Amino acid sequence: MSHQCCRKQKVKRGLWSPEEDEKLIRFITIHGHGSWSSVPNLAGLERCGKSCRLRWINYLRPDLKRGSITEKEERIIVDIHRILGNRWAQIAKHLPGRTDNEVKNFWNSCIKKKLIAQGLDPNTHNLLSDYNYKLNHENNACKPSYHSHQQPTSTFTVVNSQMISGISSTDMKAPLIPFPMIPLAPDNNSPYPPLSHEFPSILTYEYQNPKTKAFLENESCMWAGGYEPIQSMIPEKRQAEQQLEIEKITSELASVGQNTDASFETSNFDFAESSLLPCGMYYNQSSIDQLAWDSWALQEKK
DNA sequence: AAATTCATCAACCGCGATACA
DNA sequence: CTGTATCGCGGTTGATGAATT
Repeated sequence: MSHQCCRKQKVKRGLWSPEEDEKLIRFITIHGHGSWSSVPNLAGLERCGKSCRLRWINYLRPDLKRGSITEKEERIIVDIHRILGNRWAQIAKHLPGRTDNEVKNFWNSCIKKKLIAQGLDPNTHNLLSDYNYKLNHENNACKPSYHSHQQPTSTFTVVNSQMISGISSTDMKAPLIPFPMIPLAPDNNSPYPPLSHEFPSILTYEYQNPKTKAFLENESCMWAGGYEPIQSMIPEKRQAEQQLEIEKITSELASVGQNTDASFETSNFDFAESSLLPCGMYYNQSSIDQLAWDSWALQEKK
């Protein structure tokens, strides 16, 4: 079925030829796209506007980044996906020069498999229930990455709080709601979403206005598979908790004669630079700003 | 060497949201 | 308010080349 915009035209489909690319680039470089539905006619292309738009956005745009996704980009995709789910366009906004299509393809062809191989559900990022079952019933079968010597190869070795506490993924309320997603506008009369300095970052909440601070002190937030008062998530306390958890895992591993390389990948994290999220996730402030806006926009829609 | 399977990713499709007449 | 056009998004398909049998 052809699109509304090109119902009456004869329309070419399939891969674009270099000649077609050249026509589209020349036209848009000179005139801009304006209305995509009129681009094919004006550019002399037998394509529908939708196809032109897609080709430009995903392939011809001059600001696109070429080459494979880097490890850093991969990590960003995974971390943001954990929060936003399959919102590819939103995720791509955090990766300059990458398109939603590229992110989606990379997710489906690469990241998904890696997560599954690590026993994680790619949708929820929680432990797969059958994987959890295996963990409990097979002594030396596959172990999560922090148990293994060969494993920590990928970027997905964030020590997941569910792994540590052994909470079954079926017990989890997935997806986790990350703390900074709670949209709090310190000024209720403000038409704008909260900015990072107003945002309930654990690091800075002491500097929030009284209203926000009161909220933070009374509200609960999901952490380690359950709800805890937010006060317990202050960095010093959380760091101490992490240390205890590391020691616990280390001694458990030692007791079954395993080399102990358990560690939080975030243990050398600089608390001064970023904000703390549940599940051992850390973001820099600009990501949080973006997430705050995204979250706020989503809330507004509902 | 040929056939088959697998992986990748560009492109398409349909749908919901938005703009506009 | 209603209908139509367009845009943008996420899910899916299918062509292509690589890997395996």
